[in-house]
Amino acid sequence: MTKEASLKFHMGMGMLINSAHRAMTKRFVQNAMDSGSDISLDQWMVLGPIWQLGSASQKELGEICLKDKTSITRLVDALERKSLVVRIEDQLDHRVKRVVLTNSGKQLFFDVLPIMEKTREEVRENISDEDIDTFKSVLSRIINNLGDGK
Amino acid sequence: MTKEASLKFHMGMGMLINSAHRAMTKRFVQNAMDSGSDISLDQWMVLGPIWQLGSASQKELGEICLKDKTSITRLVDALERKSLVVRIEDQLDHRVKRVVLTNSGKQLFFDVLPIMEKTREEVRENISDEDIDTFKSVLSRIINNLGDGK
DNA sequence: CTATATTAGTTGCTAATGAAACTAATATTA
DNA sequence: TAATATTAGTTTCATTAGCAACTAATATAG
Repeated sequence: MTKEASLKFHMGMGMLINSAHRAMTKRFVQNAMDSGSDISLDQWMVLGPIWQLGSASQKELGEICLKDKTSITRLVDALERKSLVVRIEDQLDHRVKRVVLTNSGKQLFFDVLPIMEKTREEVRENISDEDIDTFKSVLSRIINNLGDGK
Repeated sequence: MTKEASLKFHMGMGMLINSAHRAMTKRFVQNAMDSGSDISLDQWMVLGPIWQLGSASQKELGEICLKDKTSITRLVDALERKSLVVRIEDQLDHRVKRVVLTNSGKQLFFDVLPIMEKTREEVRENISDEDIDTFKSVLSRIINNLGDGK
């Protein structure tokens, strides 16, 4: 392998994905903070499905968020510490814990929705819908090629 | 915002990027491990430019790898612990530390190169070069829109 | 019905990240 | 040249992630 080919690799996809992801996360957290909400992107991504579904088991959250159960445990821990959600033991299957939003969880959800939209627009500036579609389709195919990485 | 719109968001880019990145990282580390090399993707991404350049200051590594200086310090720490690199104080500017590969660093570099190539092929399966180009261009534009997130 | 397997979730360990405060060396400028 | 600012890198503290080993509860097989 030539040094040039190596350079090409190093400027490759992995690094770009890493960097883009970091930048998006940082911007979202910053925007939320600027408008007075203290929440990480991962915490937000868990909150949404709970709101949608009314309640969700941790397993369900893992499937929806493409995260492993350990990560979900800890995200729910963090959300519970902030009093945004509570765990409720499932009455039918005592292994299962259903996670539900508290009132302040619902409040925060609605506060942060417009922040999310704002961040999304900042991310997509100068990028056509068509390119975004291709982009998402490539991501899905990568995940498909490799398994979801959970 | 409707629940459907929310779902759309939650299946959005952020999560896909996150998941794809995690899957790629995991596959690379797994492939390396399977062939007997113990190295993380981030460590590898630092190693490459050092090999290319012969030696590199930590600042240079940060610029090339799009990582902040703290991360570089710690990655170089890890590589030094594994005896893959050494830090050498720059003779002209004593603030600067130049990082160079040891012999086992070079050895590992050449051992892992084909693993990288293999992983890259696995990632790109069923994805046309054209889509990859669009994909990378979207990533670059996102990074550009937001700053590099370092 | 009892032994075994599976499932949901948690915990301990290790690695990576980011911000801010810090040290030592070099550059600037008055 | 002396005082100040900037730069390269490190350290500290807090957060986050993944893997593997673990617990408790349910489901399955004999």
